[in-house]
Amino acid sequence: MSVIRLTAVSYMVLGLIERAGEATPYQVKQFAAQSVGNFWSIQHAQLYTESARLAKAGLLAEEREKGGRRRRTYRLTKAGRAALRDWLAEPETSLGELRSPGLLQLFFGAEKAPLARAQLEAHARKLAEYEQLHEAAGAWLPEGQRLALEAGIAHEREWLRFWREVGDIDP
Amino acid sequence: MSVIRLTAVSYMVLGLIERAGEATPYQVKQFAAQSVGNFWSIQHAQLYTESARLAKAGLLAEEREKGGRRRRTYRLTKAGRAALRDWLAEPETSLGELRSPGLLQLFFGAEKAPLARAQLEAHARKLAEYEQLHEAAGAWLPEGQRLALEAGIAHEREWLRFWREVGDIDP
DNA sequence: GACTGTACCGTCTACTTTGGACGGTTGCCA
DNA sequence: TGGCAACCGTCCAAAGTAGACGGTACAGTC
Repeated sequence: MSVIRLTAVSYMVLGLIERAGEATPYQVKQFAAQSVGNFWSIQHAQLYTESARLAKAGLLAEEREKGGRRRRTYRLTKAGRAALRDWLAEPETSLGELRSPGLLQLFFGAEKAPLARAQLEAHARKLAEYEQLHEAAGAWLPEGQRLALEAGIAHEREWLRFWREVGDIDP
Repeated sequence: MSVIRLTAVSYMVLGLIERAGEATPYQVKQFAAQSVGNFWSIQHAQLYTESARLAKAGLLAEEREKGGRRRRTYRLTKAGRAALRDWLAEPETSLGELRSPGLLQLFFGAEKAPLARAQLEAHARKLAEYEQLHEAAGAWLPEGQRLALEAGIAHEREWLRFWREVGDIDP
């Protein structure tokens, strides 16, 4: 029941477990991988430690299998639900960072054409993946989730535009 | 002279010191803050440890003041220059992540209007800063650096579009 | 029923990165 | 000369990353 600092990762875990009702870290990993992980990825190992940390702080209730894999299943406590609600009620004013490895190379003077080609291909692949997801699931996704996906699509399109211009490649 | 893994931060330090000719970690911090730090920030403490690490690996040469602040000044070694060149010659195919705290809240169902307002304000401020920088210095920036700045501007504009739509706020 | 391949699942270690406190140095102005 | 503000480096605890490692479960095979 110690007091801990809650990070973005903490809220991701809380949020995903709330959506699922209950989940093991392994399941959280899978939920994340197909959704929020697209714009904020987590290492699987961290989900185990983070869940344990949240449980210790009283935000998650833990139940452990007796035999076999000894899986731990977590669900939100009242305090956990409150922490999540409080966070959602306080709009973030901080911004993310682009942190694009390719942009870093461009910054430091890498040759434009090959870099642009490499980045274009990767971004095109990512965009296709997003668009497919949007087409397949867009309609029944919770609104926030759908909007987040649309943000991802918009930024991928922007990257395509950018790298095409850098590489002087026609659309 | 040990072998180490080179990360994006390593290349940022190498790249910035190469530009400067020679620099103390403190100076690297300042160069970074006005340029590459806008899309890939580093903690000042890390610049000291990273520089030391690169020196130990033989990629930087270190010279230390005798008295006073005992500043360490670094410059690239031949090996350092080679490492930087090799990295630049191999176009990155990996992508960055959006990692926007606001988007995370949206994903988990935060109320749209207040969130959009908060994010809009922050992004507008950032965009203004970039545009001012671009106007003031754009013409004499090295090309890669200028393009990186333009990428930043484009993405900020995209964020504005996005949050305006989310919050149903007119342009 | 033992055997094997594959997917599933949790833990561990070493290292990097973060956030921020802390404390000393230096130049400037009163 | 004395004090203040800016400058500068180091340290620590905690969070996060990368990936190896090893065990469990289940399906199909002989």
